[in-house]
Amino acid sequence: MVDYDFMLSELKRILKDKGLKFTSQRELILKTLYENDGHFSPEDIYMIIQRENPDIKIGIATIYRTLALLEEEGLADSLSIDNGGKRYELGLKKHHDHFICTECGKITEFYDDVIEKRQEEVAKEHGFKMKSHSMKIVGICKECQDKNKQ
Amino acid sequence: MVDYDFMLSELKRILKDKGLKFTSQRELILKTLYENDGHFSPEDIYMIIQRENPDIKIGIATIYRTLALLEEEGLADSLSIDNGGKRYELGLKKHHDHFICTECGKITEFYDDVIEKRQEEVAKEHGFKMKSHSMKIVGICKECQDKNKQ
DNA sequence: CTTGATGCAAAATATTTGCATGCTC
DNA sequence: GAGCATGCAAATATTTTGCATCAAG
Repeated sequence: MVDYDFMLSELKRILKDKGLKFTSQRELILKTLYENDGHFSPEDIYMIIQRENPDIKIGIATIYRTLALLEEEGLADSLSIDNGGKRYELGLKKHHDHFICTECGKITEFYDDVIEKRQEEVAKEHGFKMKSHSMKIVGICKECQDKNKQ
Repeated sequence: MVDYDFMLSELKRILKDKGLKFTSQRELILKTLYENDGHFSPEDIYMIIQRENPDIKIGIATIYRTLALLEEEGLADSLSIDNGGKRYELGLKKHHDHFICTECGKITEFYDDVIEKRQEEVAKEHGFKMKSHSMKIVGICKECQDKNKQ
């Protein structure tokens, strides 16, 4: 797993390159994504930050603006969920796809080489210049299936 | 391609089964999806209906409610786009995935057997009970690439 | 000290809901 | 006639934007 110091220096480098400023809010949002494993809405992140840093003042608009910036620079990835809203996770991780459980809402990750390779081939076959791809498998996770059986 | 009469009778059957009513609005929305090939927002559908049926009065809420019903029953499928909003298309078509062009916004469909099979295997391997899956390949379509070269 | 960043509130979007009335069955 | 469906408007939910002020470089 990529370490935090690397991500932080990446953030600093990118900001410098673009003539933007390194702020405590931007650092905090990156750190929050780093320290919390999961797929969060901007609102989630807002609440985590408020809970863990009662002394710091941050606005929801900053969360939205920063997440968009992080995503654009690859430091965060987003996933659109059916019931409105995007979920964000740390970027620079190995590419992966998601299982989404319709019962508990849990999102888990998986990676499959066959699918990855085939996606590239399919894009090429159609003359489509792929920039990114995402796959979601929606259904019921193992835990919920077991729970249902009881 | 599935024919309209079949879809209409399916709609009638489903409504009857659930004790719901067959209304002109529900028929019109299904017909609109059938006759217009594409991936439409609820607002798009609302406008198409108003344009093509200036005499008929329909509310946007009915569009949302009906699309949700059609989707739940498999007569429509939806796709969440990055910039907010869902897009709907006719259901009961052969399953397929989507290319989304970031330049012109066009959504095109493709089907690949290797990917389909592998998705099922991957879900099984993870003990995940798959109900549906979707894949999006985001990038630049052939037409836009050609346009850029000129 | 210049310029971008932030917080706040208002605006813009997108979607859902309550309710009186209308239409199916 | 009973009960679901509809249109409308108001309510939510989500995201974006304008702007005065703050702070990084």
